Amino acid sequence: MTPQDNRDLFAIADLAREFGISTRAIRFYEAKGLLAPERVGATRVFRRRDRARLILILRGKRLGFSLRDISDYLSLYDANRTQQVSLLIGKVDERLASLETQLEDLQTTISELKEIKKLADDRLDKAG
Amino acid sequence: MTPQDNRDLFAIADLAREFGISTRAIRFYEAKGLLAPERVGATRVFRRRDRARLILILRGKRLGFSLRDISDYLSLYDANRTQQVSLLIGKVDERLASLETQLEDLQTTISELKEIKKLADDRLDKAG
DNA sequence: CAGCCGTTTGACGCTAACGTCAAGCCGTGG
DNA sequence: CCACGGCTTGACGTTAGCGTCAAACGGCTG
Repeated sequence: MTPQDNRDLFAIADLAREFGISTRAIRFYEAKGLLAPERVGATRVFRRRDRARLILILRGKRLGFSLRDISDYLSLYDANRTQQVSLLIGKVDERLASLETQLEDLQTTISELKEIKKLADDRLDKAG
Repeated sequence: MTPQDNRDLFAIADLAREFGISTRAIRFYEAKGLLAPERVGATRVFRRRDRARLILILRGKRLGFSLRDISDYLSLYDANRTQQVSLLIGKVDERLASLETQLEDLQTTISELKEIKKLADDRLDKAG
């Protein structure tokens, strides 16, 4: 069992294993300011909050965003506790717009692929 | 007026301008086999078909795919006229699965952002 | 005490997707 | 004729996002 038996503390390798990424990647995200685990001596110790951020990071990556974009995105969560609320709203609107474009692109692509598949399936049937 | 007055032939700069990309990028896509314009002498001449492929390429990029992925994707369209139909079906299924995952990611993200925005808006109201 | 793991910080390497010259060819207008 | 804009290939530069050592430290375990 790792650091503690309760699930509040994680070693870097725990998270790497859990999410199928490298420890190098995690350190890289920290270097880019996307994560800020605590330290015990020099060793990184991750809490649930860090783990939650990592999940957001990975989802952002699956969506094709750069780490820089993801960094901004994460700051939206943090910023909600700060003063710059109206600035935040602008950022969120921008991002929503681009995501909705992406959503349309995606839906178009998916239906095109389904169409292609249908054509292909038909040809298979004819061939027997 | 460029090459011809009817809209079947395009110069590289025409397409670059139309889609807001560089001519360098277009040449790069050709080098990677994503485009195969005709030549008149050494000069590239693009037809509607090439332009259609370029549109697909750019949509693929907006969706965060690599040129390599996009190349495979384009081959799905071409392959539909070939023999390897069942192999094609497998490819399409794979891609559909990953796109649908991406769609879910996207919907989750969008609703989270809307939630953040609502919180932020509320705070603005209170502040007056 | 000696290994051995897991961890750390550099530092260099690598691929993708172009940007950015450079040097040269071609056709047209003044 | 010659400048000029647009086209070509070639080569090198650049950024992002890690991979891959290397060298060193700290803590458990036999």
